[in-house]
Amino acid sequence: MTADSPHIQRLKQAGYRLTQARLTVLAVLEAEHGHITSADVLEKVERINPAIGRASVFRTLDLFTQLGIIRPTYVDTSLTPTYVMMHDGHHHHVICTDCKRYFEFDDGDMEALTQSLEKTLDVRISGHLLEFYGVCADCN
Amino acid sequence: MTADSPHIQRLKQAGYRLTQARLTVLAVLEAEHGHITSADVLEKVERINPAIGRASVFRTLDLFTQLGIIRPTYVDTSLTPTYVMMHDGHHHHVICTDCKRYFEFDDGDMEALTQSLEKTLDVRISGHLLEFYGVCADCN
DNA sequence: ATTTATGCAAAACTTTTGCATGGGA
DNA sequence: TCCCATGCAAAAGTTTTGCATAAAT
Repeated sequence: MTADSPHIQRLKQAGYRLTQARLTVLAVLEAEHGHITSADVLEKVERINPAIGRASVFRTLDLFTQLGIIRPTYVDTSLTPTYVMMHDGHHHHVICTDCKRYFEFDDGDMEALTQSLEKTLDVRISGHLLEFYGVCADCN
Repeated sequence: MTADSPHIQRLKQAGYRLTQARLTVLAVLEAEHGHITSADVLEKVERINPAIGRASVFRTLDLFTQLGIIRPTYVDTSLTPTYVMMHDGHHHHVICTDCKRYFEFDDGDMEALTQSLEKTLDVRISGHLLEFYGVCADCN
């Protein structure tokens, strides 16, 4: 975790305290490049600092989700969500429906679509998650 | 539920039996236009036919997900997923991050992006889920 | 007739809550 | 110092499993 992570600034600015639980969860998320299940977050946080309780981890994941830093998704089939990091409000990946591996990719022409939606639906859009489903080369 | 639902054809073709549990879950999903939590599916199925067990409902939701008929998402904040129907493999909606209402919308130019990805990543894409997050007019 | 799928009930997990206490600003 | 956030442990839910039985083909 870099001390000057933009997310840390974000927390500070929003008036949230920089607690061990929050900093540790953020560090774990960033170390995983933001593809990680809640169970894995729990395990890794526990390993880094056993003094941090489970409840705080869940509370932190909820907070980060509310702030738009991460987003829960159903990448694998278990009952635990996979959290992905939302850089600048968006995240793109292709998930192999067979092996569940994922492949991230850059923006397409989301900008035009976003603006069109804001006008049509009269909403203010802050971000999006675009998931493609398919079968990867290895599984084909 | 229409007897000749394309999904019913799909099940038959794939060799799955058309059981009460499956037909009832499908009917519930279609009645809700495919935005429904697992808890709601359980409740509505129970009301329609109390003889159908919870386990079968979950097994059916899993099966439908595997077949690409539906897709679990985190629309609301509870621990139950919201299932959306994947018509022709895709689904688009904007979710208000405040009130959690959703607004469906039609295809943008996903076709070009899809084809580009298939070439670049060497995957075979069967569908996608695109979720925009933002604040709706009422909540603004 | 053959299997596949089911219902039931219990087990396994995951997430949430209440409350006294500790730690950040 | 103040009060937000935490840890703990129990509670609340949700989903899964094993197995005998029913029902779809």
